[in-house]
This record gives sequence, C-alpha cells and structure tokens, in this order.
Amino acid sequence: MPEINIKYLAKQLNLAPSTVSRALNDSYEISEKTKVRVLALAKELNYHPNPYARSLRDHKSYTIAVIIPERINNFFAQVIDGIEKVTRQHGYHLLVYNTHEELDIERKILSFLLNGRVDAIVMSVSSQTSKIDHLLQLYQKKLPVIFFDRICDEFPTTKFITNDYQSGYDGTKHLIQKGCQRLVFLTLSKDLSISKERLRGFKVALKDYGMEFSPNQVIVCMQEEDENIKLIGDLLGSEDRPDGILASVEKLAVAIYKAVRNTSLKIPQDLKLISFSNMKIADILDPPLSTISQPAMEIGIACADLLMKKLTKKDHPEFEDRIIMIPSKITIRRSSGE
Amino acid sequence: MPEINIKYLAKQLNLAPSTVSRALNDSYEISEKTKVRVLALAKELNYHPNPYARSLRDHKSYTIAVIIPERINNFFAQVIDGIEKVTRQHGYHLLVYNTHEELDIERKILSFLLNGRVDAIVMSVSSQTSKIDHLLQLYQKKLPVIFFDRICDEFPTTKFITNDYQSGYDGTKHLIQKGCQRLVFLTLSKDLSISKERLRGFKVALKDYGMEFSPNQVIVCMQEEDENIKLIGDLLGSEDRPDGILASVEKLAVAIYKAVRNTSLKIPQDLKLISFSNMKIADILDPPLSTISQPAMEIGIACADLLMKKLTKKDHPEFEDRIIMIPSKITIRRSSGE
DNA sequence: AACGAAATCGGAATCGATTGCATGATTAAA
DNA sequence: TTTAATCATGCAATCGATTCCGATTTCGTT
Repeated sequence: MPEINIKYLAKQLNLAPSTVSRALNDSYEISEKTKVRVLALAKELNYHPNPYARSLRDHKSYTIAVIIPERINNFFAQVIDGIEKVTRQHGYHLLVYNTHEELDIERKILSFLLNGRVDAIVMSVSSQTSKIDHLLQLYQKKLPVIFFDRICDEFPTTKFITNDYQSGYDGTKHLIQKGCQRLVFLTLSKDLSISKERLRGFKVALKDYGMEFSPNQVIVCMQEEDENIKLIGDLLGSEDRPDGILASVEKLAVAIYKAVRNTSLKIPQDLKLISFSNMKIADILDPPLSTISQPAMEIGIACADLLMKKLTKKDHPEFEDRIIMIPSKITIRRSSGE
Repeated sequence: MPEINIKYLAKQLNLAPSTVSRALNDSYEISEKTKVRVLALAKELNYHPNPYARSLRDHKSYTIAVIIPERINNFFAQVIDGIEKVTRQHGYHLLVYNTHEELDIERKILSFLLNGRVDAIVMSVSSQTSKIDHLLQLYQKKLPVIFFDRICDEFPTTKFITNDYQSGYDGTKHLIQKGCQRLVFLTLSKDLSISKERLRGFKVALKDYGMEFSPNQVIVCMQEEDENIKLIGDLLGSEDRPDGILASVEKLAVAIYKAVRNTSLKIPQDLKLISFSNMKIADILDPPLSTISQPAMEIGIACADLLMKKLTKKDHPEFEDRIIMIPSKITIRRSSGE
C-alpha cells in the first residue's frame, strides 16, 4: 500500500502538491471544480495531513500537556474530562502526565516539554514543589501555562482555584459547632498552596471561636497509605487524641476511616470528620462522609476555555497574572455528626 | 532570544549541523574533542531536539495513544499508571482519550490517529462498540494495537484480559452458596467482551447448581447513574425481586447501594451483592463491598512491556493474535453476607 | 617521501505540508 | 484584435533534524 500523503494525492489528481494543499484548506485561489475533485479523493482515501509535518512548519503542535500529581483521584480525573471536552472541539490533543507527587518527575516531564512538543501546559504542582526554578524556564520560553488548584504563587499567569480559605474556615467552624474540642488538620505538605490556604482558614476559625492553635494540630502525612494509617492510628491512640479532623486531601480521609477501624473509636461519636473530596460515593461510606467538594469539571472547562482563546486567536495577550476563584460546595453528612 | 536549534548550535561552535547532530547522537565518526564541545554547549543552552522534526524524518512519534471509555474509574486510571510507568522509561509520551462509552467519539478519535500521530494504540473499547470497521482501518494501516480488558475478538492482535468467565462463575457460585435464590446479572452492554464472558460464567454456575436461567435475569443498564438507580429501584420493588446481584461494572454497584437506600431493604440481609470493582475503599463502604478486582497495574505494565519490545526492536514481528489472561482476585466482604 | 587507510567533518537531500512568488490560461475591456 | 485583469495552478523554499555521500585531513607504513 502506498503512503497516502499530499504528493500521492497530487499525482493521482494530476495536480501539484501546493494546489492540493490549498484546495484542502479551502483557499480562494482554487476553483470550485478542483476543490471538489480534491476533497472527493481525500475522503475516499481517508487522507489526513501528517501532523508532524504541519507542526514543523507552523510551530504549533495542537497538543496540550496536562500534568497532575495523582491519577487515581476523582478530582483530577474530572478536571481532565473538563479540559478534554473543550479542547477536543478545537482539534487539540492531550498529553497527560502523572508526577506521583514527586518533584524529580515533575522536573523531568517539564524538561521534555520545552522544545515545542506542546503549545501549552495545564498543571497542578506536586506536593513536593516548593522551589520553582524548573517552572520559570517555561516562562522564559514563553510557553503558556495555566495552574489549577495547586498553584504556584510566584509564577505570573492565570490560576484557577477554589475558595480554599473559606472552605477551610467553614469546615472547621462546622466541627467546632458540632462540639469538637481538639481539632487536627491533616495535609500532605506545608508548601502546597491549597494546604496553606485551607490551614489559614482552620486557624482563623479556631481563633474566631476562642480556641488556641498549636503547631502540633497540623499533621503532615506521607505518600504511602500504610504509613498514614499508622500515623493516624498513633494519633488516635495518644493521650489527647483529636475529636475532630479536617482532612485537606481525599486520600487522607480514606486513611482515617481505615485507621479508625483498628481502634474501638466510632465516627462520628468519638471522632468527627470532614474532608476535601470529590468522591461520588461519599454518601455510601460507613458512615457517610462530610465533604468539601470542588467544582472539578467547571475548573477544567474554565482552564481550557481560556487556553483555547489564547491559542486560537492570534495576538492574544499573555495570560494576566491573576487568580480566578470558583467556590467549592460543602456537604454535611454523618461523619461530622449528622 | 534566538531559537535554539541545531543550526544555532552549529553556528556557535563553527561546525556543520550534520556534525552537531552526529555528536549529539554519539556517532563514531566524531572525535571525542568535538563531542565534548557540542555536548557542553547543548547542556548549557538546555537544548532538546525538536520532536516534530525528528518525527517527520523517522516516521516515529515516540507517542502512544491510550483510549479508555471512562476516566473517573479506578481500573482504567491504574492501568494508565502502569502503562506510563513503563513507557516513560523508554522516552514515550501518552495521549489519553476518553470515549465516554460512545461509539461515535471512539470513531472520531481513531480517525485522528491514522496519520502517524502515534506509534501505537492501547485501548479498551466502548460499551457501544459492536461493529469494528473503524478498528480494522488500524490494521490496514499496520498501526500496532493492543486491547486490554474490553477487547475486540475479531481483531487479530494481542489482547490482555482477566479470567472473566471464571470470576463470573466464582462470584455467582459464592452468591448461591450464601443462599441466594433469585440472582440477577447487571451489565452495561450485551456486546462487550467482558460482559459476555462474565455472563457466561454466571449462567454456567447457575446450571451447575441446578438453577434455571431466564433472560430477564440479565439487566442491561444505562450510562446515567440516575437512570440506573431508578432501574434498579424498580427491580427491587418488583414482585420477585432479586436476593443476589452480580454487578459486572463498578459503577453499577454504586448505583445499587444508592437504590437500596431508597428502600427498606438491607444489604446483605435482603440482598447480597458482589461486584467487579477496583475501588480501594471497598472495605469502608456501608456495608463493605465484596469485589472481584482486576490486576490493573499489572495489565498496564504488561501491555506497555509488549509494546516497547515491538517499538524499540526493529524487525520485531507483528503482535500474535492471542489472548493473555491475568487472574482477578475475589475478596469477600459483608455485602455478600460475610 | 609517498601512498593508502582511517579518522573527521561538511554539503545536500529528505521527511510532508504550507506559502510567497511566478507563470500560464482565460476572460473582459478597449 | 490587442491589452489588461482575473483566475488557476506550479515551482521552490521553508520548518529542524538526520543521514548518505563525498571531501579533506591526519597518520602510519614502506
């Protein structure tokens, strides 16, 4: 079978490749008659232009990189679905990378993207990311970047987040009002943007309700679930064990459930729990989990909408350095006391 | 800032682009001295070859397409993690596409991949896929394809699956031994390879234990969860409601839990349930869900290993037309009666 | 000193699609 | 009938990296 490229089409039609190209691109210079002939054959042979030849000439790849720290995660999966929904309509393709929360992997991935492989990047940084030198390279190369959720404050671009401070505040307030005296905040990292904001809400809520804050109310967890279960188990076995937990990451809520299983404690009687989570099955857990769920699909769509504007309209200005906030939704279920 | 390409490097070093290219590729024709100079500058300027120029010449994209029917799904997410783990080590990139279980989308995606954009495809077909004309195009174009889980029997290539027949049989047997009299099999489609096999196991188990099978024991569900909850609700409200369900897809198990909430029935007392599922939180559901979980990560790794062999070794033969089976693991929990 | 082989490197074509410029053909206007 | 204008198409360069082939230099050997 011969390679079906533009030269082959041209030969079959007894035309020059340039004419075929123009016909396919509906140029005004080509007669209707010729266009019809060309399009007919292209359709018959199921011809599609070689994307790499086009990319080489146009310096556009029609490809976008999506970088996330975790794939088995409802939030990120939904965001990607949102991004894909929009970009697909514009003929863009998605390269998806998982950093597994590791800075080294994040670094390596970004270095692969600096050479024109993608037209833009949409990312949520790893929990290990505190220095941002590897990100600044993108800025120097003028590669458009949008951050969502776990953003990078120092990087001047548009960022999409949820109202983390407010959600942290509201979740904490809720626990206090349910009678919790010894509150704990669980997180993956102290450097993460979302953790900082959610923790800030936690602290302010404590203060507003006349409670002291002490640093050991913040527990920084690990990557491995087993380690976290142990960590939380120790916490629950301690003298002044917490009676209320705000988990800033979905997987930590799961670890709490599993850790509690190993004790004689009961949720919510002995321990009230609320967690940031996009699980669609929060209400069939035992007990149903109170959640702060983020508008993941909307975030994905918003990111992609902005991106498509920038990429499809020429001379579109660089992304403004600003933060766009879409509110999360808090849903009280039995884990925090009905 | 000048574009950093091979010509720029050549000019800086007072060499020809061809020499620079050879030096970068560690050719024997280039002296050590020159190689050192070239590599030093390349490193300093953080030079990476333009991937599209290389692809155009080599007819290789170092890119693989992964096509799945659903992204918010633990099984598929784990498989992709497995694929990425292997392919990343070989410098390959992953384009990930979600068909949302729609045949039209699957068709469209495949048509985008026929022009050299990817070197191979790893996919699990949508539940609507019964005709396979759109897949056969890939075969004609000699584009390597590997199927996993939801395979396409008529397509001659290597396929990775789990022991669906056996799992279906074992799950059904378990329900029977727990005393279920009126069993029902829930599925997304009658055409899907996995559904057929799992159903076959269901039927044979019934027969082996002296139970009649009637076609209305098979319920074909919808895409929308709300519809499924209603469908299952009706089922549970009927005269001869089932007392045991084998759900062939994770999301259907979730729908069952939610449907049961609307009734006065109790799992497992009134209804025993076991489901194919890769949820990591099956044991914190209320009640904990008995699962048949597939070795997702292993499947992904196996697919990618085979693929990498084919793509990195020249003159590697086409994929054999065979099926490789990796067994699932059945875990009994309280939803099927302790 | 001279010759040949090996070691190094440069020139130019190539991959496939696009596009500025030139050319040829057709038609309308003078 | 001639000229100008419009229309339709072809030629050739380009994008960046690679590689075949040819050219030059270096070195060892007689």
